[in-house]
Amino acid sequence: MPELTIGELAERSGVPASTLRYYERHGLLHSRRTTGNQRRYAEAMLRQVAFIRASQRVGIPLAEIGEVLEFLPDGGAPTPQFWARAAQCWGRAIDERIAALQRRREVFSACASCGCLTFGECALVA
Amino acid sequence: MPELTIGELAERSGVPASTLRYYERHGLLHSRRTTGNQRRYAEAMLRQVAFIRASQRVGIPLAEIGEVLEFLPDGGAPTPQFWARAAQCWGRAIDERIAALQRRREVFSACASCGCLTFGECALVA
DNA sequence: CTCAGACTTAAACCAAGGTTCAGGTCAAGC
DNA sequence: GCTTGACCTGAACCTTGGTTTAAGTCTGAG
Repeated sequence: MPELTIGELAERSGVPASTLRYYERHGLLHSRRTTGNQRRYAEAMLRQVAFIRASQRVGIPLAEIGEVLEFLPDGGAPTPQFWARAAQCWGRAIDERIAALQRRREVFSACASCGCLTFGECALVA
Repeated sequence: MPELTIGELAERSGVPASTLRYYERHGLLHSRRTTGNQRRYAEAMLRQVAFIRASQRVGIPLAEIGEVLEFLPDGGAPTPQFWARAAQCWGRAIDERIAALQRRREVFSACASCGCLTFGECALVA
């Protein structure tokens, strides 16, 4: 199994190398180092980067993604079971955001027709 | 009609004075200056601050609020007509965000059951 | 007139999620 | 062995929506 340099991982994942280094600084990725201090990745890391990007896509902050990644067996790719459990979490997170937005929409509709904009009375400005 | 100092406007609106200055720097508010260079506001400004906060509440970025405020007659409070038109805009903006989130939810549901997470194929990571 | 408290400014700092840069090192092809 | 491109680090910079701080000025009550 050939290892990937950071440039190769960047190209194959579409994620800039600067971003991969950023993720590593923040504990979302880990890498083996060569004797010359350069990063080397197993191909499985590609899946882990995919997991991070997919999670970001649905609006999960990096810190939270990092917490979930702590449950990954060291150096292993995300397993189907791992993905299934994470997907359940992320799904609930999206649903909550949709619900919050819809509640806000209702408040706004009521206030839009009232138009008072009075501090201390209007739900939109208080 | 008595004028308000920035501290009074801050207290009556619940918006910190530092934030009011910040809004002014970014063109969302204007003030008269005393001979000693202190800010003075007409009471009508309270309504304008309310408009800004209400707009922020529904997720409109300050830059966009500022653009809309350009249509206000100089120094005047937001009229009911002004609010009605702005409210229509903001309502559409919320609806779009809800719709975008729901589309994302659908993509996610499909991908969550697939779980491939493959770059270039999966809609969640590509 | 004096003095406390409110006001002024510019500049630095915060969160998140990065990008860019300078200066230096590594790896690989010839 | 040399050269070139890829890589390394830390630091600075970016956006948005502010807050905090320092140093100095104004206003109004007594």
